[in-house]
Amino acid sequence: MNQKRMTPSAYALLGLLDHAPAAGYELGSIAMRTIAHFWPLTRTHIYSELARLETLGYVAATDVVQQSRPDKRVFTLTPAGAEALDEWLNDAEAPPERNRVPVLLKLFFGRRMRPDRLAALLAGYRERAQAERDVFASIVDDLAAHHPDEIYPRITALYGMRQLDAMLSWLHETEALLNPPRPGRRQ
Amino acid sequence: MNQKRMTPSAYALLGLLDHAPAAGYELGSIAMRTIAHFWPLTRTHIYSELARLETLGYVAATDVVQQSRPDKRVFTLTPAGAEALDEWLNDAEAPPERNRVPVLLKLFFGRRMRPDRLAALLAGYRERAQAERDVFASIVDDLAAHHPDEIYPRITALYGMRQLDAMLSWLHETEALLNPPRPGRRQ
DNA sequence: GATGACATGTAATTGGTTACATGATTAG
DNA sequence: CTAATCATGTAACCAATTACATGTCATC
Repeated sequence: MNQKRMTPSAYALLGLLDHAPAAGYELGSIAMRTIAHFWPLTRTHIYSELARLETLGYVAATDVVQQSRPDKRVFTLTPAGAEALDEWLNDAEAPPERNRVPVLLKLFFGRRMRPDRLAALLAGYRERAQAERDVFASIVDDLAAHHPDEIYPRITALYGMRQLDAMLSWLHETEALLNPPRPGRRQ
Repeated sequence: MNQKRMTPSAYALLGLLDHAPAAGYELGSIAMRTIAHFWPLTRTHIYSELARLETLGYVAATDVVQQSRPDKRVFTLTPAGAEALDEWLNDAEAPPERNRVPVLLKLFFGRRMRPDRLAALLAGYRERAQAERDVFASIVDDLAAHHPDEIYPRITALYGMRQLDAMLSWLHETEALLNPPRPGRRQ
């Protein structure tokens, strides 16, 4: 593994540590409830990434002894780490995104699917999307109500909500298109 | 590499070959202009995947000698391959999607960004999204006009268009939120 | 004494991209 | 003669996930 190469995941950790020092385990929980919906990080990934960031001098660890819980290593963003974070943030490069949407892959070959299975696929997907949409909506509401100053987290949650709204209306459009209104007397 | 394991990419190739036999190179071009926007495949990936599908007996190759072009190996979907494809298509499982949206990662830490750089990031992103949206729109129109029977490809293109529409309105919303209207006399 | 939250990590594997290597043929 | 398209592949690398391993402490 290249020691120098900085991935978006590495910057994500620097960004989270900029908010407050934290141990690997804590970062896992934080990442889960803040950035996971647009940048998932697993715990093991976080641990190995932190080790790399430490050798780069971007974070520094201090052992914290706890009496009521297992001891932990708390990481702090170093000045060098803060500089690297700023450089990345202020660089307006936008690497080409490659989105993978598994459900579209199946749908693309829908001609070959059994109609009932196709309908089930879309219905199941719609239900999930609706549930997720509601979660985003409640997060947005909660942030607006209780953390009105935290505008950026709210914006990213709003993104999720808007995307799912679009997804849902597309799903309705698609289902209507595939299940045409029952033919009347003229066909 | 596990010989048995079938990835969505492998099924994608089976699906494309179901439409018509093709060589690896051709599949690359076809994939590029059909499924790339929701399931990108590189040429090298296609070649190695085809080799695996061949050992599985899901595709069969025949050498085709060409006089005006380099010879090629044309792959055909076998009955076993068609069966595997059907099984996958008619299985309504929906694996959890993990979306990675790099621009949101930066935006999440927007508090730390220079306002002008943040504005530039969003403006650049908006321009790209608009251009992509227009491409999808023209594809949808073209398919509706010239291939009205190819409903599934049109639906997937429509998905791209709707998602980008949502993205664009979210971007406008976000830009308005971050660049509040110039204060009047009361502030 | 079982379960679950807290805590850290290693090793193997996966699914895929990038870089490299080679060569035929056609169009400008 | 040069560039572009057609054609096939190997090797190296990469980011990340999954499976595995170990252990503390608090609560039920």
